[in-house]
Amino acid sequence: MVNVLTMKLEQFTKFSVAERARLDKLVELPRQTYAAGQAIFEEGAKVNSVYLIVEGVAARRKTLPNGDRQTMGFLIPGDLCELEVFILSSMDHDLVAICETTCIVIPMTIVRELLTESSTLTRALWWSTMADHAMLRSRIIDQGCRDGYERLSHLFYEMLIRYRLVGMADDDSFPFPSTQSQLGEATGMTAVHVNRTLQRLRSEGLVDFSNKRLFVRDPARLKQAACFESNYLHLERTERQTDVSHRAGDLV
Amino acid sequence: MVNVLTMKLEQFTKFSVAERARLDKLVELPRQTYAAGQAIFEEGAKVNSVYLIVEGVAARRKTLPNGDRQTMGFLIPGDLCELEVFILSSMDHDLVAICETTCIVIPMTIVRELLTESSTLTRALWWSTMADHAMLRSRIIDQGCRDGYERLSHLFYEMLIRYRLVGMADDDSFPFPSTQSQLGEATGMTAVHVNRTLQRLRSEGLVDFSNKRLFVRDPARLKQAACFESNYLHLERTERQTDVSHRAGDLV
DNA sequence: CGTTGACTTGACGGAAGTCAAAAGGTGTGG
DNA sequence: CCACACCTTTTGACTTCCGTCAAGTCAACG
Repeated sequence: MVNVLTMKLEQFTKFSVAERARLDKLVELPRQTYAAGQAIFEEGAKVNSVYLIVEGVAARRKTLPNGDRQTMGFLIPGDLCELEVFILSSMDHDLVAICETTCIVIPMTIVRELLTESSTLTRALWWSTMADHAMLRSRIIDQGCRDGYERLSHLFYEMLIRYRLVGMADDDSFPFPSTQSQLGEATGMTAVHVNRTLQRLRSEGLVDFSNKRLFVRDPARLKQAACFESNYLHLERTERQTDVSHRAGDLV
Repeated sequence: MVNVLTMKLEQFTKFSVAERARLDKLVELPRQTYAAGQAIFEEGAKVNSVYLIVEGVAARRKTLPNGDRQTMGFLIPGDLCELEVFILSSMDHDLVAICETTCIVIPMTIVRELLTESSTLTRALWWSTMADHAMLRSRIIDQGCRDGYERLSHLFYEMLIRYRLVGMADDDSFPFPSTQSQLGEATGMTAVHVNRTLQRLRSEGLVDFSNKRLFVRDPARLKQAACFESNYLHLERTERQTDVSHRAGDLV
């Protein structure tokens, strides 16, 4: 099995043979599998390891006292979670598997080693969390000044980009095993309205959401419908590549 | 002048005399002052220093192609910005002074020294960025499933907590030099609707927004109106304190 | 004292929520 | 293999929060 994390980080930087080997060795670590709907972490949990999703999809979700729920983002293969475990003492939200999901569990000690051994790795991991931030900011923009149609399109296009990054969307389709209500929780709309919006997106020939997969029929028009900005994720990087690696010289 | 950054970080951890001195020495660094409305950074800028706000208020703001604007958060004295400059090559949004604002400019070299010299400092700074993340997540929740009244209350209560942290809201009032439209940009509502909501909050005796200050008349009821969760910011920490410092032993 | 920008107020319309019920899938057990 | 329960998806009718437009007030400022 190819190490999906390595694949992702290499979009951002070039690793030495040793570093690459170090990363690839992570796949030998113990794994943990969660059933659909099962919580990986619950709010308030103390987390002692970093988790790397290798299969499936998980959602960061907050349940409010009144029962409302909001999904703050989806995690797909190649995503790390709770790197911040070093600092925060407990989770302020849940992490839930939305289909059968497998994680590699990376003990704190190993993460610590990675961080001290190689500054390239440190930067790559830091970049990964920064990209996560950028996604959060972008979601705020989304919900602040876009309507449901744009929000849903945006979510879909973002997922497309992210799946491409780990080589899982070469035919412009990818797994999306969530229900329409779950889509609603992620975009701040009701299931009913998600449904109507999906119908519109389908009738316009932009996407097809069926069989727990999303089929992007027209990436270019979807991107437009989403008001998607290239490079907002700091993910769609091509020319930027050189830029970053040169900057690397400045670092610790 | 007291170092407002030290004050803030000490809510989170205890520093040694040397570390404290190191932080306090930052106040000797050169300062930069921006007029109201002036951009501190613009989207696309390459940033080479970390900025510490010591006076005034700034807004992280994104302007969309269609002219819509969204404010993703306010920065107040004691807040650091662009710690992530180590990684990302350019800003994906603007940072704008909303009144006369003064920053201490901390060159990359100094930040690098701080990070290598002391792991306590490293953790404190990391914590600071994690708290920023928590705020972003909370704003997503806010906009996803709360109405305008709750969103505005939430913003106000959050600012109260943050100003208290730096000792600037001891009488439950603090500077808020923004217009009603700017409030709208931050909460995803129109200026007209902000206005009506402010009137409601005033008539209910929760807050008063005048003279470029916010007066919180009834913190407890405001917190309730905001559906505010204690500790969501990882800021309202009292008993947690010990918890974190003990965990500190585990770190690099 | 005219101009400008912020605040206030009212009338109207539309995007999206709510409620409710039918239609379509899926898994379980008899 | 059918029947049943259960959960999603779909559809329609109604409501409401909030945006839009527009006009009017007020204070600051040159």
